[in-house]
Amino acid sequence: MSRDLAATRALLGDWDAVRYFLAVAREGSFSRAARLLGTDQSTVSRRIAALEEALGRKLFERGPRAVVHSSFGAQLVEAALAVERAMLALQDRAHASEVRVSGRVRVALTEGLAQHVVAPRVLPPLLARHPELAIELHTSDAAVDLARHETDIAIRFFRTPRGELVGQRVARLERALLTSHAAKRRLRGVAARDLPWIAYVHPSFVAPERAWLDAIGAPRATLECTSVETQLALVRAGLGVAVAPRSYAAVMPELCVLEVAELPPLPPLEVYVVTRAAIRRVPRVAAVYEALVAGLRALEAG
Amino acid sequence: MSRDLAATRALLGDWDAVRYFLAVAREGSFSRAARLLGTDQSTVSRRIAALEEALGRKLFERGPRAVVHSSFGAQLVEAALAVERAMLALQDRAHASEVRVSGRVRVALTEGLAQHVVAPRVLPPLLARHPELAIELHTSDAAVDLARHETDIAIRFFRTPRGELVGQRVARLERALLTSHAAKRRLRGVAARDLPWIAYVHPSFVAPERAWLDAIGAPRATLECTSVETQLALVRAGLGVAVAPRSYAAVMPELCVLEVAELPPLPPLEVYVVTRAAIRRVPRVAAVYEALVAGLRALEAG
DNA sequence: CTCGACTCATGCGAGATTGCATAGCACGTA
DNA sequence: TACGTGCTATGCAATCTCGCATGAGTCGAG
Repeated sequence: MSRDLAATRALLGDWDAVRYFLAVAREGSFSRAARLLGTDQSTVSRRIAALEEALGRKLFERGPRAVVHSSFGAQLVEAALAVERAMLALQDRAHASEVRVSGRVRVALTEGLAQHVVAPRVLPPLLARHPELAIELHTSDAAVDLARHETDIAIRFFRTPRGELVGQRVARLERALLTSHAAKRRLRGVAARDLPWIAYVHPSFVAPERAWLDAIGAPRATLECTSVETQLALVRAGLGVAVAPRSYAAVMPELCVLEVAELPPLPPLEVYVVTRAAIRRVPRVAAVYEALVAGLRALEAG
Repeated sequence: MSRDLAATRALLGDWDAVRYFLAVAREGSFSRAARLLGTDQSTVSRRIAALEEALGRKLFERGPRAVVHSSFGAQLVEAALAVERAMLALQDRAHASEVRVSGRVRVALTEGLAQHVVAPRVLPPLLARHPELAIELHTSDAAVDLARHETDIAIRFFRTPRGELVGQRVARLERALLTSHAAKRRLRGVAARDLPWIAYVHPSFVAPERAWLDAIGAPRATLECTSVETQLALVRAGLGVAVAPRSYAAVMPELCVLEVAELPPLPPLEVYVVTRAAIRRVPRVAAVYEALVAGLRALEAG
């Protein structure tokens, strides 16, 4: 009796429990959920246990490798997601009336853009004008979820589907063959298919450059890596040639363009800046957004 | 900087804060909100302060008599209500798969029905069959909000608008003139308009009985009260005659029916049992609902 | 004016919650 | 088989939060 009385109170009485439930449901493990929530696994374990106690039923089946929702838990996921959506909307609403350019803005982008464009060119003037901004650059390779508020602004290389996201193309970067100065001298006159290619391969999909290399008949395995930064490091070390935006040669002095005649056209790299419509006009976000757009547009110019 | 970093985390990081915010927004005072939340005023004060700190703006203007949302707070109320709706839906979802007739069921009803019908007739057999039920009888005069989950089942005297509520009429109680045995002897032969009427007046609207009394030309101020219980107590004390369900004479031995010829017909009292559709089939609720329906139907019969 | 009723803010001690460290367990690999 | 890695559950100490009690303030009635 008192257990069930506690039940209703516990659910109504601790809305935060839903956040824990959802994190575990998403991550499939107390430990990973704890990392996501920025807390300890023991806390997650105890709070889920408390929630189960309150509901009188198990939400997750504990396995040695992961936890999985019980059928009961599965029924609640959808409703919990609805709570989260309402919560995120509330958060947007809270930010909507901010007036000062102050506070945290998270930007998701690649290592290359972060190190060679945003850090040296965009941030100094932006922070000078708005010293209360706190910029977080997230260069994780994992796709960050803009819609789920995992970041505020994203720089992407693909067109964004319309919806609650807004954005624009800020640059169409012509690609060229980049190499080191030493290698350039060494490789003068070598046929395209015989160049020591250093290719970037994406872990999950085939990058357009790879298709282009196939088209010109370049062999598969010269040097391949899954990180653009490593790719350029290999190039800087004089180990070969890579397909990359031509303007990288301008921002990285160790690199230069290798001109090779009669090659099929390289598709340009399109750069998009994207954010959520709900926060696009928040001063804090707008300032960063516009600085990014301007900085990346300049990249295209030269 | 760290303040605004804390900001986002605090809102996303403590969903329970919304519950406090909403309670204060509804009640217009930290103290009343604390009573609503079943906690202390100091806790509400501190948690609202923490939330404001996190958001970097004041949510409420503190006045000596009450607090009132700032314009910022007002903007958030709607979004917070959406969170609450999602939360209530989640709760329904959690109860939907209960299988045992066990736990708390709240019933909102009048004092009269609670004392003279539900307590003596409905609950004994119900609790005998389902000993794990925990029934809460709420006899507050204030209208309880079924839709906001303030109660599980309500017994009302008016038809319920369709929507998320379901219910049925369980009795149409013929009304009669009730009085005490002593008064009955004394009042034999007195004309209707000259009887010592004891009227029930609702604080906010005109009860149908009052209109009927006007129709027969009864004077306004004999004895009036705002509680049916008090009204019947006055009748039991031999102070007069009241319009009440005829069957009350059967359940209260001190009362008897005073037959007076040639009176306009009294509108019957219609009794409805109402609950929310989402919990109607939850075993715990269904058991109580059906017991109430049966018990109140029997009231009509005799 | 003075009092009483009511509000919110805050100091303080009890108690609940947290994070760390550990134990126990299952699985895949050498 | 033995080991390493990942997981969850739990004991324990430090910390944080809560509720009580109090103080300061405002409003309205007598």
